[in-house]
Amino acid sequence: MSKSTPATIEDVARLAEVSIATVSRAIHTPEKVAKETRLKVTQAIAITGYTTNAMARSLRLGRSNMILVVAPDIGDPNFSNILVGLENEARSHGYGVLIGHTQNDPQRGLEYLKFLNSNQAAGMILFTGILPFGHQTMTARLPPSVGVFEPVYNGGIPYVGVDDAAGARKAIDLLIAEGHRRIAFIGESRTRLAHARRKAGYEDGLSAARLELDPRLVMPGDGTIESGRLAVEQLFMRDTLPSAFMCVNDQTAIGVMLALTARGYSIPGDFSVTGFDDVPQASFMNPTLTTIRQPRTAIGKQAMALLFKLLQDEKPEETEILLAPDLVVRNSVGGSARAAEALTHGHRRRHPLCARCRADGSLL
Amino acid sequence: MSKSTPATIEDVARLAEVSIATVSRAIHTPEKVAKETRLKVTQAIAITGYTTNAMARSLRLGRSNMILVVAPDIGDPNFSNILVGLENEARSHGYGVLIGHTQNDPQRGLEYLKFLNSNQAAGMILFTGILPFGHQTMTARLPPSVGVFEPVYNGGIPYVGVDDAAGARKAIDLLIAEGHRRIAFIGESRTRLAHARRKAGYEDGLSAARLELDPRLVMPGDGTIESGRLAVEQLFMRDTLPSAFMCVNDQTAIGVMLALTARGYSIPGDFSVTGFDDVPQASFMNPTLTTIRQPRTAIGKQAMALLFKLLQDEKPEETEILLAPDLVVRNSVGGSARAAEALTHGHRRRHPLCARCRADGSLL
DNA sequence: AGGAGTGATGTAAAGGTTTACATTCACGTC
DNA sequence: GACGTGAATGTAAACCTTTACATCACTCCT
Repeated sequence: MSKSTPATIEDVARLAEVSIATVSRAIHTPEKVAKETRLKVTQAIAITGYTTNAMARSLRLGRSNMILVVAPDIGDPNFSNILVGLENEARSHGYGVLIGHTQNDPQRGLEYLKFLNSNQAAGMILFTGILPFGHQTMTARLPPSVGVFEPVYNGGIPYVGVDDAAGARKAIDLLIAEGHRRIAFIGESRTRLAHARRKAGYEDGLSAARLELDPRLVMPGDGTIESGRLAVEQLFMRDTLPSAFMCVNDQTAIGVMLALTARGYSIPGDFSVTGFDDVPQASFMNPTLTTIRQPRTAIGKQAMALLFKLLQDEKPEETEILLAPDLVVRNSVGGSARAAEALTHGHRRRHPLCARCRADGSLL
Repeated sequence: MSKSTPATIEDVARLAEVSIATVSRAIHTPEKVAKETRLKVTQAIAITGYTTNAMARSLRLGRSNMILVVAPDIGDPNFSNILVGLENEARSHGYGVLIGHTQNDPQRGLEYLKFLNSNQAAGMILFTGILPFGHQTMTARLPPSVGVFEPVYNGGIPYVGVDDAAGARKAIDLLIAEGHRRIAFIGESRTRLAHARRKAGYEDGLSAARLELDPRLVMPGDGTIESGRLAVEQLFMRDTLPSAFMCVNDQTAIGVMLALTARGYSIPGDFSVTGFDDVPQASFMNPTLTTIRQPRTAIGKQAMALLFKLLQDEKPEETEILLAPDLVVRNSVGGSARAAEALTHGHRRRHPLCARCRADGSLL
């Protein structure tokens, strides 16, 4: 008969010949119950196979043991490893992880908001640069939340991620060390904080090397493959080209490389390219991509840990935790002292769209 | 004052001047409530911003609105898109998706079992070939479950996935059409059902073309990159090589290609390779990988739909739903009529480990 | 010896919902 | 005009915990 319906605390109490209050105490505050009684209860639990009914517990406590993780796109290659870190840490606290993807649709964001309002989640992890709900006044109702991977634009929400500026700095330092002087930054954005920070690293690197920033080499982009492609096309339209492309992320770098190879250029022979993130594909591309590694699992773990601090009402001392990025050197960056010198117009081969090339046909 | 604490059904009832029972009915069985009353309730809900407390509801109903998705590895490239399909379908039924990854550790599997026993999940999706819990007798207690991507070995659990045999058949038919006669199968496994089915497709294809299966060309493997690498090394040890490698999945194919290129062979010039799954990397490799595409999002969607059928106590008419696979032709397969004919020993270049090559040094 | 203090346990309320059962009312039928 | 029928609504129990408060039995102090 105990098979059909799960054992309740009452079954345990009856078997251990104590009251249900004692059973509850034996579980949650064992020090308040006599050793002997504790033993009886433990045995009764083992016999009945009792597990606390999480629903009843959450109802009573007014707080669930779930954390909602919201991402615009679950398929994002950066997402899964962060999720691993999040899940591990949550589970070690006895919490479960609920996932939601908004596909950047505010309507869907609102549906998840309902999850929160109905007490189904005690806290929230945001894997997105902006709050996924339209501008509801409900902001006041938001449970403790932590942003990961990209700072949350609307502010006020603590954030755990990589040190974007430091990472970008490592990339540009490498390019400069390899002899590059004309380095483009692909993927400027006013609304994406991570982009802005990476660009800051780019600027720092240039000025540390006493190189002047050529604003014509700074291209906007939203971090998609397409944006990388587009940036290259536009640079080719104009009459100067860089010898290296520092991309705001790996997706952008993929787009840049596709555009360059489509035009018949070789990497790193003709141009060097760097990315940011170290997505799984980075080591399978041709050439393999030199990039900045995100400590993804660590980000997830720390973000969840911070969230638990918030849940315990501890005001966090820091509102932002920045992890150290690593430079991963692969094959998309070449020593280009020669390339840089051989260049006249900023590119190496003659190409039809460049006005100067057409003017003097001399360039190979 | 309604700000501090979420509105309850009682607040709504008071405002609408009805009993809480009527409010509940107005929400869940509106046809049982007079039109006029229904209107009053609807307005009261809008004013108070009431949302049903999911905890209380689940407690009362004895069933939650969560589905647990268990995977050995969240980071699996196949996982994320399936998850998208699962999540979309679940949410459209008002259910949330809870995720767990076991890392193939039965201990962790058991922790999730507790989730189930405590009524936190109404059903389960298994993204794994074997039940993630040790051999507990608890099997009887398992909630409605559906396997995805790989049939569940322990049996009895309905399954939604791609038609492995048909997919494999498409791959081998392509290879045969391209002129290959000696085709290896890399990744045989006794415990993994998906592997067995793909091998069955391989066998069918061979016999349909009246080709004899050479058992020396069937290599075991667990579907990892390393297993692909190892298989190639072992084939090189022996004195016959295939002209094409049909791999049980993309990971294996990656391993095979790495091993072949490390030995200086070109693909598809010297050897052809096919994969299975069409993981995201497949289109970024060099050469890009010809493979079989998994309809991942569709698998997720249909699996979740099937699970909801089970939850509604409908005995499912079919215990297995197989989706049609697509062949994705890329660059890792070459017309190898010439290669096949030029071969003496089954490989094209002379290589030091082959006894025959060493014996007659003639082969280029 | 009486009482304060302490430690262990029990009693009962509360948390928000759903729903079986009871009640009320209006209507139509004989 | 009494009564059965059916629709609309209300009452109250049940789901399973947690915990404030009450109770009880000690020990120790004065």
